[in-house]
Amino acid sequence: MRAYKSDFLNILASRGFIHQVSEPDALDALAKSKTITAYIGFDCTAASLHIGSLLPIMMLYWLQQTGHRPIALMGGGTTRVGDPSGKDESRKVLTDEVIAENLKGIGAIFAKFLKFGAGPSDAVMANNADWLNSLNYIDFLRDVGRHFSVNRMLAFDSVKMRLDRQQELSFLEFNYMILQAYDFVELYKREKCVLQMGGSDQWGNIINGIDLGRRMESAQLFALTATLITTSSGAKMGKTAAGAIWLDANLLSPYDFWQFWRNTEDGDVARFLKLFTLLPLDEIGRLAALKGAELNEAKKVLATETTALVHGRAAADQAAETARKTFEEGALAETLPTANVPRSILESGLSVLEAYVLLHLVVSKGEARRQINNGGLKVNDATVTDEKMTLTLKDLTPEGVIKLSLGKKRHVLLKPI
RNA sequence: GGGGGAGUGUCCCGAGUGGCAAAGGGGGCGGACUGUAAAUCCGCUGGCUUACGCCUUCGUAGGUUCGAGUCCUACCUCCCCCA
Repeated sequence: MRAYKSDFLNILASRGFIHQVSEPDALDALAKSKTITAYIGFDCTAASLHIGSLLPIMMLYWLQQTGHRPIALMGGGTTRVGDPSGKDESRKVLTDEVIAENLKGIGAIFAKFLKFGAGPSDAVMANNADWLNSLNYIDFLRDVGRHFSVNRMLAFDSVKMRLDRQQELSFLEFNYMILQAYDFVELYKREKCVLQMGGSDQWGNIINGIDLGRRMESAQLFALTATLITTSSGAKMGKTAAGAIWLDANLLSPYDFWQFWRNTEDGDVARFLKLFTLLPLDEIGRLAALKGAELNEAKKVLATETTALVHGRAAADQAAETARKTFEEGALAETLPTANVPRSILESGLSVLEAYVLLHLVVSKGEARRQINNGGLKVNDATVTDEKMTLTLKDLTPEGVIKLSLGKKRHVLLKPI
C-alpha cells in the first residue's frame, strides 16, 4: 500500500477500498490542497438499496468526512433506457413515476450516511435524467460522439471480451459508456465534479469520462475504483435464502440484518470491519487477531457496528441483545421478529403448515412438509414431527406468543391480537 | 440473401430412445459435526391434496398421436459457415 498525503486517499487506501486510481499523485495533491467534488452513480431500478451499494456509500461517507463534497447520482435517465449490462431479462423500462418513487426510497438511505445541503462539503443528490432526457441525437453526436474513437472503444476490455467470446453486443450497450462519460462531463460543468468513483468493473467507463472531459472542457478528471467484494469462498455478497439484504428496515428487519453480518465467514471479518464499520484500524487489528471461536466476538462487533450505521445504535443494540438471549441463553427473546395474527384464527386452530407459510418462513406448504421430514421445523423449540399438527391458544408460551423456528437460526414469534 | 445448429425444471449450467414431474451438476434450504464460521458427510430442492390423485412446466402458436420435451408446420430469439 502506498502512502498518501491527503486524508481522503489515506483512509480509503488503509481501509482497503481502493482497487485502481488514475494519476494518484495529482489527485492526492488536489485532495490535500482543496475541497474536491466526487460522484458515484447508482441504479434506481429498485425501491431500496441492498448491501451491494453499501461499499460505494461508505466511500462517499469517507469523502465527506475528510472535508470533501459527495454527489450521489441517480441513474434516472439511464434507467429509462434499461441497463444493458444485465444479460437477459431485467431490462424492464421504468416509468418516470416509478423512478421518482424509487428515488425517494433511496434518498432516505443516503440521508443516514451523508449530510445534504448547500454548504461547501454538503452532499448533493443528482439525477442524470435532468440532462439525458432532453438530449438531441444529432447535436449529441456532433458535440460528444465525435470525441469517441470506435477503434479505441473496441479496445476496451468490456467490449473486447464480448467480441472475443463472439457474444452479442448491442449498439445500445455500446453507447452506454458514452452516456456515462457524458454524465461525468456534465457533472463537471454543473458541479465542478472532478472525480468519479465506482466498482472495479466501471474503470473503463470512468476513463472514457476523463478523456471526454479533457477533449470537451480541457478538464483534468480522476477515476477511483473500489475492490469488488466477494466472500472468501468466492460467493457474491448480499444474497441469502431470504433474498437480498436490503438496507430498508421495512424490507429486512434490523435483527435479520444483524444476523447477516453475524454469520460472516472467518476469512472476511477483518476486511468487512474495515469496509463497513467506522472503527479505528488499531481496534480492528485487535479484533482480527482473535483466533478460532474467539473470532465470534469480532463478528458480533461487526454486526452491531454495521447495523448501527444503517439502522441506528438503538436498533443495533437491541438486535445484539435479542441474539444473545436467543443463541447464548436459549431463552425466548420477545424482541425477535414478530408476526401478528388475529386471535380468532388460533381459537379455531391453525395448521403448522399454514402458519409457516403465513410467516414467510417457507414459500409453500409442500416446502413446510419437506422441512418437517428433515427435522427442520420447531414450534416453541420442540421439533415438529406431525405435519397435521395444529396450533391453538394452548400453544402460547407464558409470554403470550408461539415461537416458530426454521433451522437453528431463523425464528419468528407468532402473536395473537 | 443461402446453408447448418441451438433455445429444457422461472437462480444457473446441462442430459433427454414418443410413456416425463423429466438424468446429472452448481447454487440454495434442512440435518449431523462445529464456534450462529469454513470444510466434510447425509437429506430435500414445481403447486394443491391426509391420500388414490389432480393441476402447471422443456422459446411461441398450431398440428399428428391413445399419449409430445421428443415427430410435423409456422413464427420469435441467438450462434456458426457461405454471400
